[in-house]
Amino acid sequence: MDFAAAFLVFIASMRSFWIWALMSMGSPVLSVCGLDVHYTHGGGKYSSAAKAGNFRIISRHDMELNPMTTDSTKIRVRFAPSPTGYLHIGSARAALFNWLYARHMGGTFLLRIEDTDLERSTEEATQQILTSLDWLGLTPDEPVVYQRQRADRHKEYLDRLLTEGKAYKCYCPKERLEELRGKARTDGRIFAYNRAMLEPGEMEKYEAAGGSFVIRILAPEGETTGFDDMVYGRIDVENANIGDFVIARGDGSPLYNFTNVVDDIDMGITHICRGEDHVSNTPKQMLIYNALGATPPRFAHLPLILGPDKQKLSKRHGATGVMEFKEKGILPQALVNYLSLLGWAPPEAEFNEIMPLDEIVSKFSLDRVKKSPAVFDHEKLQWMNGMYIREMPKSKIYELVIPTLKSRFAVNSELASEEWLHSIIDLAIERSRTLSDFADNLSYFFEAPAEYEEKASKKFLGNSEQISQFVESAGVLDNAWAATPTPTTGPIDEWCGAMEAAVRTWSDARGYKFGNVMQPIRLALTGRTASPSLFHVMALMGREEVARRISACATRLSATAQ
RNA sequence: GCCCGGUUCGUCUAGCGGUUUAGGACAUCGCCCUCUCACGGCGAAGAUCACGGGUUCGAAUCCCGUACCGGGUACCA
Repeated sequence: MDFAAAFLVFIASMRSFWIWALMSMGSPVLSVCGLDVHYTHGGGKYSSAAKAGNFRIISRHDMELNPMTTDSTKIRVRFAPSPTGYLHIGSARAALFNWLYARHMGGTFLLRIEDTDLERSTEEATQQILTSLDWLGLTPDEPVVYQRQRADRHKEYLDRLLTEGKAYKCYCPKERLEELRGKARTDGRIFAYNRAMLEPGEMEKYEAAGGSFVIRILAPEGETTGFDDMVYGRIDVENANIGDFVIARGDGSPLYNFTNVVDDIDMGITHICRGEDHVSNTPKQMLIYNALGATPPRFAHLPLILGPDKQKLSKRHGATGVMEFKEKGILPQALVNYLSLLGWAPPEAEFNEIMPLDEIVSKFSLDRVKKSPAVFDHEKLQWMNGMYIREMPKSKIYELVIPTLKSRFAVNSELASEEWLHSIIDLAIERSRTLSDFADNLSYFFEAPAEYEEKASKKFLGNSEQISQFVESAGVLDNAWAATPTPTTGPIDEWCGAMEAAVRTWSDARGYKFGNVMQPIRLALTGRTASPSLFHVMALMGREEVARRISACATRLSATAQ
């Protein structure tokens, strides 16, 4: 090994390293890196490297906030569902991202119901969508637009394209179309119809025969149509791969791509944010904007939401309708927070995932949206929901939970005062991740245990010795209770402490482990091995009921014990 | 088939050519707290950054190819 030569190679390799090191030392040489450096007066966010001076590196991430290129007051976005079913969680996220973008930019959020497909659209679905959005808090800033009511405008624009020769009536029969389609496929080409595909005079022949026709837009030949997607970047498609697609049926009823564009133009939409499944529709729509001489909006496509098997999220993955989440006891704030983090994340490397809405709004930006699809994780939603429950004012929790208890159990209003209900709910707050968990966690307050967890009853009350110990502990408990009655008002912590001390003194004297004394009692009162602090449970259950359950348990288990 | 995309721990993600032995969160496991569970606290494990080339002194980061996955390919939206 020649060390001198090796050393020279090392020095040479370090040359560029020193150039890099020099460049990182100060902004005056930033331009050497080939970065665009712009001078601004303030506003927007600055990259940390340029923050100190008045220089600002324009990167993909802060383009949108550049006050010189965007007039934020003019932003208008819309959510445009078709009312063919309930509001899907994926659509809800699209609605949310539109709403967030509008709020962030100080713009306007609109809702348009695309009900032109008379066969599939229903009034019921429309109402469902409206209530779902309302529940999520995504209410539009202007009256809802119903596409069906805009037929006159669609016709107007259609006629204009026809008279200007930018669209034409196509009499080509379906069979001929199929033939062409089949040929393209065997040739290994995409099928994109273009009337020049027909033999000379063929169209005239079909027209003379008086067949039905459709209206197709004319895709200028030899050109490329594309757009700059705010999420995916530049997407270009050759017109030859788009073809003269149908924009209206023969009876004049317009199709999706056409109505969509016409309505967006009339509504003054500046940014379209929708699912990734619309990417391939976008060049078609660009063609329509161009034909109509309208300035197209900016597009931002959102990656899809998948199920655990990485397939598009659907019914068989469990809940997909927004209202199903409500029924399962998910809070809208939690769902919104969770959804906002599917495919988007704020700029900080480490951030608190539990974010109040206004924080999400202030941090939100479309160009931080990811390109790849995300798997919907019910576990994480549940965790987040639990966090929201624990942060919520108690009065609000009572308001939401009491109806669920009343619907599930026979809640006798004489025995179960509001105050009592509040107290038992308090015990379940940190043990519940959804609103429906409360009823599960508190069921034993309403129904005496029908059975006892088998494994635990064998372990703690499996023989006569254990049972007699249990009965004895119950006696100690009842005596202590007689000596210190449960306070009828105010906090019960002190009472719990006194009761615990009494039981502990006894179990210590007998050399029993406290836990082994408490578990049988827990089993007797709740039927389970897990519950809130037992003395709190007893205080709220009442001395008589506690005694009743203990003796019922002892009786039943001694029958089976050895 | 063809067109258009995507690919970082099991999952959601950070990452914008050197500060990365790839950071955080959920889930998992362990410890502490403790009458059990939960909450909370502490900690562990978990990603050869899909693969193969290239550019560069230096690549998870830029370019090309391959594989796999997805979307689209309608007189649906």
